[in-house]
Amino acid sequence: MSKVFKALSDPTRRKVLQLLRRGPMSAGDLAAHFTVSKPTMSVHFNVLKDANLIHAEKHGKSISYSLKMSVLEEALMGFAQTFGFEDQRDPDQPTNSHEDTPS
Amino acid sequence: MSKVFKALSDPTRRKVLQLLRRGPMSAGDLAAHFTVSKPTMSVHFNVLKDANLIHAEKHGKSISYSLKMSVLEEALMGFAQTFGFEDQRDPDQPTNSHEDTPS
DNA sequence: CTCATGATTAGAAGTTTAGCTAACTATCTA
DNA sequence: TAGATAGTTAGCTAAACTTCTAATCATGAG
Repeated sequence: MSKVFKALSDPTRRKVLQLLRRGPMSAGDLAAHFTVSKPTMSVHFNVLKDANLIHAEKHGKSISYSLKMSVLEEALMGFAQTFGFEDQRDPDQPTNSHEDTPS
Repeated sequence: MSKVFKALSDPTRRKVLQLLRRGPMSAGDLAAHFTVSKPTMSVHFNVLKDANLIHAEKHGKSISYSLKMSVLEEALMGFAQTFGFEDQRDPDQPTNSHEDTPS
């Protein structure tokens, strides 16, 4: 639990998760979206992996990272539900809030 | 956003929020639930205050802290919804999660 | 085998965090 | 006014976090 929230406390790591919503991506392709060095990205990937939020699979000489939706959902929603939060969305009004504004 | 998740990444602070679900509590009463020193708790309160998750109100010589539900809900659910998580509960089995927890 | 590519490891610098004790401020009460 | 109570501030330490460069490992191509 602490690991998940700590992982989510960094804007870079949150953006990585957002990018992985569309499907698996290689470390290099992910890193291309950021200005930090590749070793730094590697560390971020490990933090996410350590929190069990992403899965790594080696394909040839690159690594494919994929989002573990269920883990993220369980951690986030599980905690949220202890506070009684419910999903408030109108089913007729699909969301398009696809951008996380890091601060 | 980062501040909220950072605040939530510490077990002590998460427990403080859980304790505040039932209603406002003084710094001392909150601190009584933990083994760490009062100055340390004071720091934790400040982190939560800085993340806008709690509100402080001075009453006489003690301080009453209260949970800012809406801020927590917006941060948590707002982020969750960018991943398309929905409320998984069975509509025929309503929860009592919005009721006041009797103490 | 050798080279280029994708990614990690190692080591270092600077920052942040969590915790402590001691000392301080503010408020109530006798 | 003096003492007790509630919290905070100051100063410190140890550990963890973030980021970098340089070096290394692993793989596929020629």
